[in-house]
Amino acid sequence: MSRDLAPRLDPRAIEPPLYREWLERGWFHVPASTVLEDGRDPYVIVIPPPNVTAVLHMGHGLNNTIQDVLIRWRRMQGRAAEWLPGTDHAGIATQNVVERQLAEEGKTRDDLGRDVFVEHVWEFVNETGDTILKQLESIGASCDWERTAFTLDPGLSRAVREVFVRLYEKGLIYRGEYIINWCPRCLTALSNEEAEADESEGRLWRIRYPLAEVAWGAAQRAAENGAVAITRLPSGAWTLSVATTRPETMLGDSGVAVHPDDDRYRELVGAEVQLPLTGRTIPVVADAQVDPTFGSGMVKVTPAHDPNDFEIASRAGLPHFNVMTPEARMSDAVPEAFRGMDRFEARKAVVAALEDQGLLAGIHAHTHAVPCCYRCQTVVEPRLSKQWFVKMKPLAEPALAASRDGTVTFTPERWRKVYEHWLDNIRDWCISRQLWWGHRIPVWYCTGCGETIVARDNPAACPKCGSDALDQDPDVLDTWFSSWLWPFSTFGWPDETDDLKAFYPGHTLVTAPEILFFWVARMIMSGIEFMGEVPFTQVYLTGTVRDAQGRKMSKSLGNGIDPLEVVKNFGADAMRFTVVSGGSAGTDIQLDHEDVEAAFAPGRNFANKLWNAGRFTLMSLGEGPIHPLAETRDNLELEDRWILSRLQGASAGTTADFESFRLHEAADRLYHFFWGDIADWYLELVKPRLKGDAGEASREAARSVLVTVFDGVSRLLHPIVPFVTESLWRQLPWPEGMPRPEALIISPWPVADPALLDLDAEARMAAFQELVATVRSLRKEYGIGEGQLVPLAIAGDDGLMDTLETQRGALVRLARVGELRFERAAPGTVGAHAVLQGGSTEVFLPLEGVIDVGRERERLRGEITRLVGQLTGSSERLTNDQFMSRAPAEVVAKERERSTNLAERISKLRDKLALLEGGE
RNA sequence: GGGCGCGUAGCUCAGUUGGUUAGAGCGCUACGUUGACAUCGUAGAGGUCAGAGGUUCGAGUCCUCUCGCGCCCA
Repeated sequence: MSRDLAPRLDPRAIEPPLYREWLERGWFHVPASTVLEDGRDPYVIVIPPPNVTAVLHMGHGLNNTIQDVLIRWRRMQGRAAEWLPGTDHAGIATQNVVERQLAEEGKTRDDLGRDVFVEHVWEFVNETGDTILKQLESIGASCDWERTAFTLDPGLSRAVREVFVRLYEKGLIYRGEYIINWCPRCLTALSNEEAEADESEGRLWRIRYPLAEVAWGAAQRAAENGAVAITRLPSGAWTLSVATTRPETMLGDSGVAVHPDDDRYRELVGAEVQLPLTGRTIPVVADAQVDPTFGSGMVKVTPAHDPNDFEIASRAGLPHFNVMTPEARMSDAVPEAFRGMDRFEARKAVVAALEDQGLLAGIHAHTHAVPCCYRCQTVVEPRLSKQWFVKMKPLAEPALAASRDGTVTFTPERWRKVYEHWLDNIRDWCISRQLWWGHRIPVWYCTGCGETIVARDNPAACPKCGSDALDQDPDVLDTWFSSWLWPFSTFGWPDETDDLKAFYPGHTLVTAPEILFFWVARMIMSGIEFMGEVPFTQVYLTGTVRDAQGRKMSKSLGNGIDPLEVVKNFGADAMRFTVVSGGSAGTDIQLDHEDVEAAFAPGRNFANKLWNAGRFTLMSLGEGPIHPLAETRDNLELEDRWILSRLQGASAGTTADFESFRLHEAADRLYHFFWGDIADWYLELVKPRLKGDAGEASREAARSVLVTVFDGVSRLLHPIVPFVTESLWRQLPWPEGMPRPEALIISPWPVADPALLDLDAEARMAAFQELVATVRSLRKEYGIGEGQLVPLAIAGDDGLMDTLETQRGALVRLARVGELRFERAAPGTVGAHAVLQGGSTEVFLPLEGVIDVGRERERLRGEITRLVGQLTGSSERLTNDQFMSRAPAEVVAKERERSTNLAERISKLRDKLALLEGGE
């Protein structure tokens, strides 16, 4: 069987069948009874639901790999590891996609009407909605697919209604007319979070507004007092000036505001101003919100098109002029010349008209943040509009407390501050959307008596007047208003289901920082509000996947990497290992989209190395029965005890890494344990024994240990590279009489066994490894090819000499040593010298004729100089009273030992140098 | 404007609570195909830890400032 293994890993051959088997065996699924009846400790992750229209990108690749590593690890630990998958309905995005399809047929959603259009969207979703979930399977995601959820599922929709009604009844949901962010392309309101600020180079126009003649006297006095914003036109009229980045909105101005304490303008408060182009007269008002130090200290007030101005106008009683249509064209509220113009067109026209009238005071370049629709990037228009809102302060307070008291932790920790800052400055949440795709707002208006009905079930008649003429609010809810319930709505809430009892609260949430406010913070709020406790206690924020130039991968830049291509070419394991080892928690990962092969080489090479070492292991173990480790304990060699001890360290270390979300360190640790300890050393050391060269007992011991170690490292690596490990592990022969887990995916997570820790073996092995490395290094130094055996003379440390009694053969093979003598270099012999780190062991390659004596002397002098430098530093420390009295005793002791070592090595090297100089 | 980060080898990144000689992968150089693996092996070169000051017996790590870069919120 094992002899049939290909010399190269072929992921395409092994991955899909294994995934299918794991799935069919039900190993991803966790029934509630596992927790409620069997008493297993749950571990729950809910997936950040991707958009139902989405296709997998590297961000998903990273994020879901991390979730899968955690879930697989916890599953192996015996936890009831539930990873709940699903998608959200993505109101705007999905509606946009279907509208684009309709547009290709020359139709609009209005042509179809609401019901038909929504049916269309459902058809689209039913056809393509599981695309991304299927794609997750190919990267190995071990989600509990039996619980796959969708935010528009009946159960989740019921949860949305329940929440809406409860919050309304509690007074936390209200309807009102306020300035909201409006996307003139999507024709819907957006929340503050959905309006993304884009830095852009704009302009700042200064515009003059002529003052009414009665105020000229006051204006003149103000100008004389240094009010630079007050100037006089050639016509003699006095003007004030205001600055704006959006001149077209001046058509909707209903006032000019100054700070009440601004002495420059005090006298002008109450004065009338002629609003240019409109024939309207507007007042100067005082409002503390105005920053007197910014610009001229005078601002135009456009209440229907700016949130700050809206507030000023409310306080000052100024009227609102809504000068734009929903499409952001100038409305009938503006002079005829501008009506119907697009807002940017109108901007030019207004500026030109003002310039004609000599009212343009100046134009400056101005970089500022322009809010754009997060779905279509259209510039958002602040718009006065009647919408539904959630009052957030009461929900935010306990969510803030949960972070402050440590109930919820963030990895990396710095995100805690970001989270808290947002909650500290929370603003109400606009939840109504002027869309057709989503949860319809459960509010009805009675056309008979005007009553507003908010209900869980569709009402048949008005409870107040009995009329059945009821109109449901046409709007739908923000998609996030359903996804913020995800950790409990997916388990059946508002019913008290077994699932809910078993899997709420969850444990870890893994997601991108971009949706910390959108989703994470709101889930914490809703969890506390509706379930009485936080939905998870650990929030892990991933880094961003970037290209080789550090740019975020995006469709528009075309710099993305398709994870499916990576899986196809290099395997899911390669992709997973690459992203997990690519950076520590939360750091961005750079992957070159122009050289995908190089980008994923680390994972690909590692997976292949695993495959090959596994292949060798399986071939070398052969067919005979394997003895349990306990039965071979008496025949263990140094390398056996060493690798078993290293395995304990790797187990303890990896567990600690995972517990603290240091997945990168776990990957790094296991990479070195596998490639360094197992492949480079252990396998090399046991090769002859496996062939039977050292007798049957030694062979059996080696086989037992090899099976034990390969089993152990397979388990440790399984969460990160599940396919190659499971595939090899399946073929691993098993010690007789020992129970074998059904599959690696459900085998118990290794726990370090202190009885197998062997520090003596580790120390001996380290010394032996240093010896081999030293001989190899000297050989290379003098260009002695591997085809040539070198004689070696060695003397010194008893422990190492002892080790060499048993490792002599290994030394000969690994360092290509021919004749081995236990003696010091004889005076007059020419060769290469070294002293090992312990200080007492001298290594000598007697190579008369091969060694250039001059070069060897130089090399030794260099080595001595280097060590003397270190010794000097060490001595300085040891003669420093402050160090000796203040440093901890063990640090001082260590320093002493080091100093002694250095001195010994230097002394020995000087002796060697003397030998060479004597031989001249 | 407010806040949060980052700057360590040519590149991408590690470096828990300050403790000796700062690590890895990739890349580079040299040699190598002896039966697991050239997606490999062996050896090697390469860093004044952005800069300045401070705290400390001791600083890549803690504090302050400067410079450069990024992100979030207004």
